[in-house]
Amino acid sequence: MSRAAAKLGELERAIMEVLWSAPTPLTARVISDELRDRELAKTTVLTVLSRLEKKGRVTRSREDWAHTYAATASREDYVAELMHDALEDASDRSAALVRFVSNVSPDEAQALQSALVAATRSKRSRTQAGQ
Amino acid sequence: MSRAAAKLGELERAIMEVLWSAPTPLTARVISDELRDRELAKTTVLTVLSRLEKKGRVTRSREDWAHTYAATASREDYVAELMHDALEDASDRSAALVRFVSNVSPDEAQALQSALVAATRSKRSRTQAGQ
DNA sequence: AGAAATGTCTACGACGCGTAGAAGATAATG
DNA sequence: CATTATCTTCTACGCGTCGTAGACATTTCT
Repeated sequence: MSRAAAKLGELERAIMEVLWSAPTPLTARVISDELRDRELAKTTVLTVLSRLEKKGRVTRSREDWAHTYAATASREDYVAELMHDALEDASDRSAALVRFVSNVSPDEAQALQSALVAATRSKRSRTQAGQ
Repeated sequence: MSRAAAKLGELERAIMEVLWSAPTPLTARVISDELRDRELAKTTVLTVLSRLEKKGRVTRSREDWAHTYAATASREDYVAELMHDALEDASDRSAALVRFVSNVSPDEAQALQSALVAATRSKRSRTQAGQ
């Protein structure tokens, strides 16, 4: 069973944001530059990156000499994961979903609706493939 | 805007569970009894209850001499709140919702569907009331 | 009054996270 | 090759949160 998604701290989040908005893996150097307004020591970034790796949020790979880091999941996947984690805490999931839905904006409701239709369709085709 | 829901710790959660499953406000005494397997000191429960009150998760009211505690929101409301908090972190909410929906179980998808319909209907009637 | 129950205050230890220095490993450069 | 600039790993401190509870005050019951 998927354990609770390790929550991220402020800096951890900031770093993930950088990774999420990058099309390709980044080096600590670049990430550090991207956060230059925080005036962080390079090692600070490295430390946080290791923690993120330990949490399974980023993957490291050695390119030339320096490592490059990349998010293991998109920001949206991360958010969806958090939402699921939250939902799992409900005794009555349906009720929780009702509460949740009753507070989404119209656009979001629309998005949900489409997503539902799409998901249902793909799930059905996956399940009844060939029939 | 609703600030990030103060996350609850393990014991805090356990206590909230007790409160959530009680139809009426409880005294620390009763809560403590309910958690007797943990062998907690009475003061421990009291301390956590104060913290929960500070976080706005429970309300206290003096009945006789002892206080009675009650959850300020249902478990489902709490879960829905967490879900919204998570969703707010998404840059692309619709995309996040799509990811979320693509992982819910069929029953949940069903619940979501009904919830959506209901929410849409009530919102419409609220918006166009009298027209 | 004395005991039992309840509440407030204070605190300690563990853990997570922001933060970074010390020191080792490797590449670049004169 | 020796020096220097990078990059990495290890270790650690300070603070905030949480589980936990004792000390002490207050109130009630008998």
